[in-house]
Amino acid sequence: MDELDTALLRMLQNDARRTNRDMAAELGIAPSTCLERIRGLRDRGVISGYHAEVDLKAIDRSTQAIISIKLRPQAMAVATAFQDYVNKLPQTLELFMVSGASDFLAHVAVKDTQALRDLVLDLAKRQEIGDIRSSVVFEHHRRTTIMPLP
Amino acid sequence: MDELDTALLRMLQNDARRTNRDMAAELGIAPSTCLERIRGLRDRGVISGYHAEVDLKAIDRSTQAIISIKLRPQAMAVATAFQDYVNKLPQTLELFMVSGASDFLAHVAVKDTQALRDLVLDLAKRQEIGDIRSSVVFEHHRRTTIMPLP
DNA sequence: GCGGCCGCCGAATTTCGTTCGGTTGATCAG
DNA sequence: CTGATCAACCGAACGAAATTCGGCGGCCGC
Repeated sequence: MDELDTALLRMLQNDARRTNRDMAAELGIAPSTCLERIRGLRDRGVISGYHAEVDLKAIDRSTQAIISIKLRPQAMAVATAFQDYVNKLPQTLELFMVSGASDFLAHVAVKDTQALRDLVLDLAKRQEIGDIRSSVVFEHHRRTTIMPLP
Repeated sequence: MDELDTALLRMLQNDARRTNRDMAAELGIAPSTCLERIRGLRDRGVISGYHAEVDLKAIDRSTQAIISIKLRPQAMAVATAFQDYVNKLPQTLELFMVSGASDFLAHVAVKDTQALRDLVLDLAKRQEIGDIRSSVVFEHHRRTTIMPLP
């Protein structure tokens, strides 16, 4: 995990489709060496995949929310099943199982607030839910360049 | 935005480094056509970028948390500056500005709970903060395949 | 029915990914 | 100090892919 690795990590997080030759040239190394390094990163599991990022606004899903869910204490045993359910909802972007006042935080994206209302009302039907409250997301920033901490 | 586009969207979100020829073959179209379609998706802003995904555990950042922050009412005017500050912290993965009980939710990843404690204590020093509480993330699932809702 | 247009195709060209043998430089045992 | 060992890097060669572009066909408007 030297500086060459971290540089490649930064480049590939910035643009996963950048050519191997291009990156090698910027780093001043041979393309074959560059390829070996990237292979190493994948083999060691540092890079777990390459993904295209879609703009939610461009696919008519401009409204985001965080839905905080607390299960009924008696339903905590089926938390995994509930987790699967929420995770499979097409509206869900990501799902956190957390400690604290809530058990789950669901980050969702829908068309508009109307659709958000429908989703929350739909979720609230579930028997295992003890409390549910939603927060509209005004702004969302996701970091694409994640690095090892010093 | 026909079924060809959605299929390409799905493929590229699943593996952004898949070859054009490969995808064209699977869809039964010419590589040149496939390339045009992908160009269209980029030009229309549907695909906003390609990113490598790094495994947090592999870079010694196994501990995740959601830090809920409420600003003092008098400090809401400087919310943007505060947002910038949190967003630039190397520990931050994503930042939500939300409605509801909290003003911000910061999704962070650090080495261990010790480092989390340090981060929270450090954040709490900020004058604009009225309330701060953190939740440890037991599980986190992010969907890589985001599609238009029906 | 007819002209124009958009999208798709396929071959040709350029660029790229990938392999592999050889070389260098560091490390370590003797 | 010296020699051997190993890992990493290089560069050329080969196969494969990206990209371009001219042309074809279907579709819509008129």
